[in-house]
Amino acid sequence: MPRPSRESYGDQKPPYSYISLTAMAIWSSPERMLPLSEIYRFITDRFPYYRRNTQRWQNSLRHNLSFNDCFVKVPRRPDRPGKGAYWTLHPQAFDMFENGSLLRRRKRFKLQKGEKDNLSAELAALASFNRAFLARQAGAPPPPAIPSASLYTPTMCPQLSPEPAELPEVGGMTMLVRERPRRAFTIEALLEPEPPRSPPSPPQPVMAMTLPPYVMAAQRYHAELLAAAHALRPCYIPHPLSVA
DNA sequence: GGATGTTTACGGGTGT
DNA sequence: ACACCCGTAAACATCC
Repeated sequence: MPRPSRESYGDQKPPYSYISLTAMAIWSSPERMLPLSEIYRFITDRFPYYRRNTQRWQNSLRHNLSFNDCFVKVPRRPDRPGKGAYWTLHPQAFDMFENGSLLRRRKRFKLQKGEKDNLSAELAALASFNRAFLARQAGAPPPPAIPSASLYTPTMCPQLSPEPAELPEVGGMTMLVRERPRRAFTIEALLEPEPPRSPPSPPQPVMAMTLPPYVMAAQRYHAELLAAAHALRPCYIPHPLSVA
């Protein structure tokens, strides 16, 4: 059976739920997080069906983002101004589709009350960094009690050490991991064990400045998401979509 | 004002 | 049959 191209659905509705499509979009991005407008763009670029009735499906998609705990809203970094927050996948949500169906999940991903509270607290701390950063940029007097690094204690991935080894440090400056996925963009392909890498490419610096606490916290947060994703080894069955 | 985000409600479909 | 996931609509709030 020939492998259908990503455009092969034409004007037909692709066999993926909005949750699947959103997860694919997020996972296709270098930092595994996207603003809403980019999620829209990913979907309309690849699936012509979604170039029509945009009001309808975009409303549904926003509903899914807000309603499902598997999607986490990350406050926008102050050095990346723009509209809306970034959306990412909760690290514990990667086995949602382990029955192989991208249309209907095995089970809804639901955080427990405590987990939800912890996550909210972390993101509130991140937003607080954001406000403090912006206030300082604007020349305002220093805001009260900016949370220190020790106060920013991520709890999303308790199995991880507070300082992920994957986060490179060069010359005292933390860098963002800016690697594009090397594998085909399918849910199952992306979540397979990492293929042997050769040779390792040096990380690309994205900021030539001393990073403020907010950015460092955000980067640690992002690195944990990536590390948690790589640590998981779920079992998926193949599906035809290939989005390079 | 438009984009983004939250919440509630409801009917259809699917898995067990 | 029942539980629950999914898609859709809609009202409303918030943000840029």
